[in-house]
Amino acid sequence: MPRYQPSRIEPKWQAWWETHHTFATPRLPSGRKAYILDMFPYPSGDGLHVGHPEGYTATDIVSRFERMRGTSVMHPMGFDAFGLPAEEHAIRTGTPPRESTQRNIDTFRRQLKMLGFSYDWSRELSTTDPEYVRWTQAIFLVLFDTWFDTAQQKGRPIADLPIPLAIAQQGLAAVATYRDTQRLAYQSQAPVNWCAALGTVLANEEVIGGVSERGGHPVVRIPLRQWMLRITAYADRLDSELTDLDWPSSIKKLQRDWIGRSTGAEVDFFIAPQSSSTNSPAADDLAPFTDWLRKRQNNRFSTLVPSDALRVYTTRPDTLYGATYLVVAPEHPLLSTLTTSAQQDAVSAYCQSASRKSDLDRTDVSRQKTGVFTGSFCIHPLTHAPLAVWVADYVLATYGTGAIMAVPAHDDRDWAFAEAFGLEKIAVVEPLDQEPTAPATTHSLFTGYGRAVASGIYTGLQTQAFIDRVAVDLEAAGVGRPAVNYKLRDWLFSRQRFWGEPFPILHELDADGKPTGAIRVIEHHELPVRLPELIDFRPGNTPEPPLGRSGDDWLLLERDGKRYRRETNTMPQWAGSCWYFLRFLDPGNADCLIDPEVERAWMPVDLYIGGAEHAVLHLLYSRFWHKVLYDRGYVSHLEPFGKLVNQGMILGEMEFTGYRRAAGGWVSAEQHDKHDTAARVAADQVEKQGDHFVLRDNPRIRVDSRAYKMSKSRGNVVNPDQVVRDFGADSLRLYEMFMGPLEATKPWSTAGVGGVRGFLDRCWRLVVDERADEIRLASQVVDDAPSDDQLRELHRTIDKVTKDIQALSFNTAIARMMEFVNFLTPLERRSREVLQTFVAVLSPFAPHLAEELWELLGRVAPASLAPWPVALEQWLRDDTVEIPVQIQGKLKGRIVVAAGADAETIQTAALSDPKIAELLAGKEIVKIVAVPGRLINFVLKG
RNA sequence: GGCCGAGUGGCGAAAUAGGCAGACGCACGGGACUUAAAAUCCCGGGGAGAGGAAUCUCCGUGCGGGUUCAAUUCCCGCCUCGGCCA
Repeated sequence: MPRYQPSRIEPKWQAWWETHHTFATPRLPSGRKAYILDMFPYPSGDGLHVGHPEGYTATDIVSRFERMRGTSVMHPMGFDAFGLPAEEHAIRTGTPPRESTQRNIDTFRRQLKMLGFSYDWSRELSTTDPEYVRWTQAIFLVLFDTWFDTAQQKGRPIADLPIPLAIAQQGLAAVATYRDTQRLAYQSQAPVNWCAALGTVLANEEVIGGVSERGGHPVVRIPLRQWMLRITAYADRLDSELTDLDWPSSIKKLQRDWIGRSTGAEVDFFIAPQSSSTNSPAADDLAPFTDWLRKRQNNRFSTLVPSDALRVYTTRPDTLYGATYLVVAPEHPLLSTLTTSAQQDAVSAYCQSASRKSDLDRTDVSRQKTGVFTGSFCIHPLTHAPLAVWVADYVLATYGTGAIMAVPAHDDRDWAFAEAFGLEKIAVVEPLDQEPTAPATTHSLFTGYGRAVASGIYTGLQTQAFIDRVAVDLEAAGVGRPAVNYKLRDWLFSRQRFWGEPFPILHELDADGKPTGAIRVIEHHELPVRLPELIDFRPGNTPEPPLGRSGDDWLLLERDGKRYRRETNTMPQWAGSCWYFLRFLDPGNADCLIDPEVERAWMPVDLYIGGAEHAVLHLLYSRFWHKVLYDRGYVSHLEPFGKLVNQGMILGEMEFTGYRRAAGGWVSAEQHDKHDTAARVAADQVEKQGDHFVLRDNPRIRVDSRAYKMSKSRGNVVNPDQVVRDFGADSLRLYEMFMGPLEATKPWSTAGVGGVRGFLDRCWRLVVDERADEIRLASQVVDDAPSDDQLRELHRTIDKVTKDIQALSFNTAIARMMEFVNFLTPLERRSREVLQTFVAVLSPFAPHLAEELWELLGRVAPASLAPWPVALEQWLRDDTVEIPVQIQGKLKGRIVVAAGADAETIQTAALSDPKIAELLAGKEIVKIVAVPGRLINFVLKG
């Protein structure tokens, strides 16, 4: 009768922990602290997925382990609950998002509690809580109140912004406008990705291949007033300050690539006065150019963008002599100046069509290049040759200076463009492994570093030396300078949706109710700005946000005798997740976003586990906000997350797929085409043949075997509720940890859950007499002094599990515990003391079972807070050690020697082993390799 | 196309400052217990071959080379799969 029954034990101990506040965390840590954090979930309507508990169990094990070792552990959980799905659900069903979100959160909370995670639930928060939104809005106001001081590389209060005299003289309104252009949160009219089907604009990263990431709807580019965050100001720090973080190198690399720091030079090309013909300017037109050169020589290179020259950015200033034409982006400010009247129509038609394409389409290397000649020429600052200026959409206005010098011989896109329009290519770099050749003879694309040819005084220099030298020379001549650029763009921070944080911003209205362009903030004490009650959630046909349709009660207000309209955009989902880890530390604070004393004591996060899908955006945005908060004195660390680990994806069960011809009959997997139908084949219908699986009944027919991502459409989603019902929460936790390494992608196996359940059953039977009618200890559990064998097994288990938890190698820790149980099971006399200690070791993994056994073994609950056992060195040592003996690298026997035996002792022992001696008799030994504690190898002649 | 990761028994995996390949689990086979079954407990196991047997020989960590007394581990070149980005 008293079998192991998780359904009885688990709710019991969950209730116990809750009523005893077992996992409540004090305001401040005492002694060593560990902030162990999960990436909080978006509470979707589908409930918890088996992927969630993977990372959550890992952090729970570490949290429980650290708590048992006396560490002050911060382990909170909450919900990232703003976002599109709730709003779309609202649109479909008419349920207000707040209601469906609350329901989803309740489901998630129930499921998380069902798995026995040791969160301090008193710290739970949702990004949608008005009290949380208050501080998200407050941080927005900090961003709004901050400008970036480039010299200090630091965000500073807007009040400290130096105002240029010319602006100060124009009065207060001009100063206000100037400040608005310098804030980290600013408005912009930039073209945005408008998705009519979703009724919103999307960030660049939400647009994949010209359609929306969600739903695959078409996206067009239109200009719209938007809130932007000046993340580019922090690009350099976001890049360089990654270095010391304990993150996977692959994630660091992803972030670095996303930031896309490049070095090179800015170079100015003098714009030649337009001549009446479209031919290149005659030699006598060079006079204005030489004047310009002289002026530049005296006045140096200006950071202000010139209007008499085209400023280009290049990462390869060493290819200057290979530039054969220039290209400006269709949105370039000088384009209209550059366009001659003869080219006017062609250029404007071209710009029209370019505006309909996304950045992605425009820059794709494989697309056909398009462009139009502007009619103008610029003069090359070194060769003094005239270069035609083209407009082409493969150059982006937002990258670099929006203009490039084209070097077709050494750049993929320039090459493709020159090919398309029959433009000249001049080779000025040759590979280092090539013999020096006559100038300009190669006519194949070479984009690598090498040695300069046909480059005036620089000829013969290697690429890096050339880049360094020419930058200095250009700067001395006043026509260029070294420059740094980033691929990272400013963060488009507004959405035309309902279910997000409102901006704490007011737009001033004039007497006619039209915006004057002036803005003011909602003061701190008036926060949060709450969302209005809205009945109609549908997105509009125009980019006007839904909030614009709420009543005047919400929309319009008066301050200091002026009329204002509220900002109707809302913040993107990323906003709430940028700082939630701070609020967990001080969730109830009504006076500030976090008490500085609490922040100093708990930050940074010591272990952060979540999916790799957040490798770039969430982690980059959080780091950005954190650096601003740091600069403004709200937090004490440069970086929020110390150690980061990405858990792998859990796939569905392994599937065998066979293919059937429409006409009937099987077709082998490697020959099937799209007309054949795929059919799942049962595992007992296939067998392995070489590298493939084939049908058992027809071995000529191969079948595919692999596991697929879980998805509703595939029908392979595993539901945690069901697993808990069938096997128990401890089994689910243990299985997810036993599947394989945390970071690996792993297929689910229900049979595997049964396997670890069997292990827990065996743990139970080690302690409990399963054949008795009521729960009582098994007769083998005795109070004898533990035997040496038991102690040796126990301490080796403690040692291995301790080390494995610290290395997040949970699968091998569990394997070691299984070995321990396998060792103890056949014993007729099991020491109660040994069992108690083992239960403590088991408890971070299977906490409910551990609590139950702990109590049955006579200890006082909770096992969850029992001291973590210490492995005693004396039980880890071996007196003797078995050494493999190899001859010619092949295993031929084993000898047993004292643990510390040196090479000579091992050699003597090996030679005196009868079998080895016989094998070596009459052979000439060339070399003996003896590694103490590892092996000995005899190398023979021949 | 670029970047990152991974290929080890029927399956999930373990072992890498180079040192006994396959711990642990699933599935499978055999045995004990049982009237029987389930459950449980015990035993077995990479493949091929030889032998009555203990045992022995050869092959074996995606493929091909290389370094080394010794390579799953290091180096070079491929192939396949997955993820992310384009």
